[in-house]
Amino acid sequence: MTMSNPVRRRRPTIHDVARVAGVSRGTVSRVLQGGHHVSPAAAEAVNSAIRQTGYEVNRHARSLITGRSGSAAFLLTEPQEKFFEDPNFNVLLRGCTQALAAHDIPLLLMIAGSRDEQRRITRYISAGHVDGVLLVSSHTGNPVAAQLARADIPVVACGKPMAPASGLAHVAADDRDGAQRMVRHLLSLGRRRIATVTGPLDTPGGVDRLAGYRDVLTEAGLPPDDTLIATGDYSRDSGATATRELLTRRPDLDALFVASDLMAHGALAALEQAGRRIPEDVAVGGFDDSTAALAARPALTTIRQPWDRISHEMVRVLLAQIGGEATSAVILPTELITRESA
Amino acid sequence: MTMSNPVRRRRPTIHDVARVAGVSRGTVSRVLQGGHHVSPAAAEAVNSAIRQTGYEVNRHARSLITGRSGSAAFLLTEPQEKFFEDPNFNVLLRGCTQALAAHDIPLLLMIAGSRDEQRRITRYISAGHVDGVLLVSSHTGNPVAAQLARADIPVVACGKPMAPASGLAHVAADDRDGAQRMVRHLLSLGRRRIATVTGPLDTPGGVDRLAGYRDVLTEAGLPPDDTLIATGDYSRDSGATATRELLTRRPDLDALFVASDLMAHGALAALEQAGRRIPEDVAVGGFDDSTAALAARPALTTIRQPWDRISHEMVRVLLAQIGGEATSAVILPTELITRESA
DNA sequence: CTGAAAGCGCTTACAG
DNA sequence: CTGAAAGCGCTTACAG
Repeated sequence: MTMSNPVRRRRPTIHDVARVAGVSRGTVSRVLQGGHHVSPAAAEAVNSAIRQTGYEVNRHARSLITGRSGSAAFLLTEPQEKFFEDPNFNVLLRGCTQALAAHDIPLLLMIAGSRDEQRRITRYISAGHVDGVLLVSSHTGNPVAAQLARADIPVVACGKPMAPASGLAHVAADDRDGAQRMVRHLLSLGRRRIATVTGPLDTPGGVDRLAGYRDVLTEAGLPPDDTLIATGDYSRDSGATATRELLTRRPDLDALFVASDLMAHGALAALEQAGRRIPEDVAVGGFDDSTAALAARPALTTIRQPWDRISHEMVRVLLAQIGGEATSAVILPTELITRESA
Repeated sequence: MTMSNPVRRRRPTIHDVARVAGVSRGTVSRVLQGGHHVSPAAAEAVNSAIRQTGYEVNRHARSLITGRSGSAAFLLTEPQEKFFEDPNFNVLLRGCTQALAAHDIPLLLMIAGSRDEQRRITRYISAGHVDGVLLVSSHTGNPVAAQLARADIPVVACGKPMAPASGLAHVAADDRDGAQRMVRHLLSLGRRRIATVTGPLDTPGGVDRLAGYRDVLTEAGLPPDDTLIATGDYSRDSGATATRELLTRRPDLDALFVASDLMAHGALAALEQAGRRIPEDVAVGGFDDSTAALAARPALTTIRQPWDRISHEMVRVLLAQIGGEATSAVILPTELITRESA
């Protein structure tokens, strides 16, 4: 009953509730756990005592016994905090926070940019301070997932892992199918000299979107033509550079599929600078449907990634894994959003 | 020594460390607390045992005793998740996460959009589950800060509170001074019919930026003229609408100070639509230096809010408060960023 | 259904 | 400087 900190009132404990309800602490705890093996009368007395005292469980005490923290981490392992500047990131983070909040599970945000931070955070997580990890990293060769798996920490990644056989649970949009949709759309506009600016080809997203582009061209009987392909790194500038390169190689191109909206921004600038009208001379399609797509002039026709569903699925899969189920992969469909650029 | 969960290895405890080091658990704990009142030999033995066993403190056990959680919350109380879509938000969130990580304090992200969520989260926080709160909310009349204060939870707000006498600790950019800088810049360009699109006038930011605008005009001996003032709500559309209104009232305006970059985006579109060249006919200045400023065409001259410093100061003030210091307010200077629009 | 009791892993006066 | 011991608030077999 000591008040080590005189400023802060002592918070009611299970003991206070038990006294008010006229039952033992064990019974209070049982009610807290869901009310099994408790008589209706006792349960009612306890619930009323909880309301009366304003009792809220002390999670530290609970965690000490259960070995569960009751929290999850949102871990960003991105050397060049690129993804953090992506508007999609907000949607993803918000979605995960809310989906978890619905289960009364707080989300810890962690950023492991450097190798040093990765070591520190991996250690922290491996010590059992969180029950599971939502892993966000667009880069390949990231050791964090493997280390976490070794420590038996449930992990769900956002996006396909580079090593598909790793058994890492993940949730991703169907990149290949999305690219196919876009290129089919450009085709339906009557375009035949369709170029593409790809993402980095050491990422699954970059590879799959290029594959989708090729699929449709082949399907349409158009001969493969590498002069129509240039590679970017998802940055705005790289989109402009790659587009200028394409324009030099193929001044006759009449459509351009750019593997991200941000790069498409750069592409639009480069095309405009070269005097091309959009979409009259060159139809342009992006990928992501980020806020960059709406801000573009003209507004960008693009492929929507279902970020909202992605975040909810990530949480669902993570909770399942924490509950003991096996890891699983979820691939979600994308959607063509038609605006002005194509 | 029971293994309730056969999958997860038992993690080393302070007991294991004590055994390996050949000391008592009390001594291990003392080393963990900073090594005071411990002989060098004992400290060395303990540290070596910690390395050897891979020991990591169980924070739940520690928190149970200390009454401190060792974590902090980043609480967003925004009905229309507007701020969440603001690129500045990312910078702020990242800065806070990293500043806290430097003190080994994890950040819990919480979003209390509805009244219901606010109640739930206020209750959670008041129960002592976090040691302090970084509060982000641009809106007035938010009861959360007061409730948290009543529960003696340290709180630091981002931005000036609407009720300045509330005693709420806060960190903010100097809005009034920033607005002054911009209007002085427009003046230095030779402009004399300078209009403004304000932010919502029920927010301190909206009020202060308008005050700064007026300060400089008065200081320059220009007569006050309300036909040069229109009000927006920080959204892009409101920037366009307000600008069209100004253009109708004052077709002769030669400069425009817009109280946020996003609204400036809308203003740019409205001006262009009206056939005005920027900056030749109308010089345009924004506020924030968000990514929207760079994405604008022409690139936006604006006032940079020092988000990085803001986040670091928020954390510093919060930790001070947790450490028992009184609340304090920090106002940070802004900076004029000159680009193409003015 | 319910109470008494042990114990989770740690910190902290208290003696020595 | 250091060990033994109490206790933080909760959960969970164990009896009854």
